[in-house]
Amino acid sequence: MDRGPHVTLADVARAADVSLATASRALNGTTKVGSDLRERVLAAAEELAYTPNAHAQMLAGASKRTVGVICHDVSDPYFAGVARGVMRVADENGLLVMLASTFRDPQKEVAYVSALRAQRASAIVLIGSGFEDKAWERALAAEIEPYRRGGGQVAVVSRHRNLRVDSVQPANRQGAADLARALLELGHRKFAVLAGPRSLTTVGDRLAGFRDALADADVTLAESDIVTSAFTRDGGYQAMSELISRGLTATCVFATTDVMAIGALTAAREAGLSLPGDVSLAGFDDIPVVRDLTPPLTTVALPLEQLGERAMELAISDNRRSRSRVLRVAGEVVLRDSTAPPRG
Amino acid sequence: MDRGPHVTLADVARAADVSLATASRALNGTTKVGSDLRERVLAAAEELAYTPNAHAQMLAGASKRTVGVICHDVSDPYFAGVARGVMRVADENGLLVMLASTFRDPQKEVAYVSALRAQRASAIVLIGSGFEDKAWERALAAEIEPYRRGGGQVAVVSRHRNLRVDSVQPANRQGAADLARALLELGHRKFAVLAGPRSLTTVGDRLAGFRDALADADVTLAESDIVTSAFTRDGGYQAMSELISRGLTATCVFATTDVMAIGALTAAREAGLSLPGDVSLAGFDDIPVVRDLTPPLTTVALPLEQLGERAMELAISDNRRSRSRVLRVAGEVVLRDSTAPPRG
DNA sequence: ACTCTAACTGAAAGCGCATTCACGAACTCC
DNA sequence: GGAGTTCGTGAATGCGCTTTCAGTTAGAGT
Repeated sequence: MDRGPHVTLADVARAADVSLATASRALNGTTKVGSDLRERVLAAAEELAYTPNAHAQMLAGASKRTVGVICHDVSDPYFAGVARGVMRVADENGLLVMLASTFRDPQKEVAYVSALRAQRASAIVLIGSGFEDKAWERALAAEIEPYRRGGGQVAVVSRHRNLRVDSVQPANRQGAADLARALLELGHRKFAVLAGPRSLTTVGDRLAGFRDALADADVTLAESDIVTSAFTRDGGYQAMSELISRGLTATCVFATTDVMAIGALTAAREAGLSLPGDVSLAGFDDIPVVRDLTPPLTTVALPLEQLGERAMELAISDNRRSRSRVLRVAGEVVLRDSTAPPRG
Repeated sequence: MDRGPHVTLADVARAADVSLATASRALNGTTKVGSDLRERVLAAAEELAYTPNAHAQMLAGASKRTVGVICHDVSDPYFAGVARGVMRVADENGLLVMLASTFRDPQKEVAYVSALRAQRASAIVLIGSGFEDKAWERALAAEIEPYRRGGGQVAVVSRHRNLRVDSVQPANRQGAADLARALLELGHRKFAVLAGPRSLTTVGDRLAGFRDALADADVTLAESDIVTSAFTRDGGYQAMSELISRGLTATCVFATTDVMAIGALTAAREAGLSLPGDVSLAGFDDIPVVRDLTPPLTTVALPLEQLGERAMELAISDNRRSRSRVLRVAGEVVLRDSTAPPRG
């Protein structure tokens, strides 16, 4: 029970009375090794509770079996769902997943990419919306590009404007448009939107899709009908509260994410509004829990895990080609009880 | 733009026309380096987009700045909350967090510990209940012990029976007992429990606390009043459905986790039961979303993030002492609208 | 029996970096 | 002004492992 550093291959080799090379080969099974020696080595390794030093292996040329996943917030069901998909595929391929959470700090995102690069992770998957921020995108690109040049694979879930990498893009625009049409069909003509930070491509796309579909039906969405807030439950709560305190004129509220819709739902309930009687509410993403709300939330269902799976698949397959691939994943409107024809 | 492997320190040194040693020193700032040379090195590094190879650094003796966190399922809000706490503290200490999800596969848990050990992570935090399974605990211990001998720090959130490591333990027993007393006080005398897998210490503890408190009030909880199911939303849904199909006699149902309670809530609603009129429902954990359910869920509030923070703090401080430390964190009953006095 | 593969095994060369050693130069101190 | 310091730098070593490369031994071929 020595407290010494770590048991090394050399220790194992010595215990088994073989050369270092033989010990390595016996453990890895890359080359034929006499069965007697192999037995001895295996026994010694077991005995000493030997675990190879992954860093040394890496340095010596073994290929990396680690992929990094960077998301904004692991405790947000959207990211958790996508991350789950990524992990499933990674797991099937014997890859270890290193999941990092930036808590929406762009600087931290860059830092994590840098760290992953330092670790020579074989792939990096970025989950989450790009910011429409040139400076930030540039800093990120400054890490991503050398990483790719060095042989790293990169895939992104969501739309990034200036990153030339493979990506899986939820059809935010189409989904929001479909949703708008469904709501119009219910008879709504007066809408309000609870939006996340406008600098996110996801928000921009969903907003654009929604607004365009309304415009096609000659319904206009004024800027004053859009309340911007944080991309969180509390953000949704605040936005909805503000809308209500202003005097709610809309018959239907669209929250750009389900998480925000959840906050909005509670805000409405606390204000004494009944759903969908007094106002209809719709979200986007179809995170699992919205089915369990009262009333269950109308939303645009995105196959979250699938998004992650596809991204991981892109990252696994060789992506050093000239053009970057884009996988578009459609969302499907799911009408539940939080929406109904407007009263009267 | 060579597609060669990676830019190395040697490349930088060559470009700056200094020795490798000087380049290293200039970059790390460990020793004084002439400002002119330092400038040259920094410029060259920038120019070449150099990122040190973390593996080489590690191998050469740098101390690891990575901690591993292993949980059952990142998409479960309970784990997400705790993980968030861990990450916050890790982040404050400049540590990188590698979060892994075992999807409740004990074998995978062992595999991840092994992998983290191979990477010489400076600490490992295990989130989640121990299994009352000797064989499994032994396999885990066989990884953990050599890891600790090698200088690794380990902390656990939850109670593990045969693991002699520092731990943060939610007061499951006390919390459940407090909850039971609160429910008794409301007037309930007939209970049912939706339990997770009985082999988990968490389930065992919560069940024991609940049952004991009932017994103190001369209320018995028969084995038939306990429905066992998976520790998930669907598990809760199924368990509640079964309870209902059997003919619900209890006036109050206790789900051993909020996640199960969510499923139970929907099952009840779909069966036409109104809460808390027809039946009261209580959960455990106080994950964020239960506040937004209708009705908001009565539960035992555990400071999830704090659990993670304490665990990380334990893991950061030197824990190679003779006795392992145990931090007990109390839960607090939060009465919301899902519980009410029994009808009549 | 003698050479010629085949099959193993050991010695040694790095992988990229931090670091210790050794060395010359610029100072400091009676 | 010669001996005793710093101070800055380069050369060289080693971290633990995989992988040539070069043996060594045994079996095959004629």
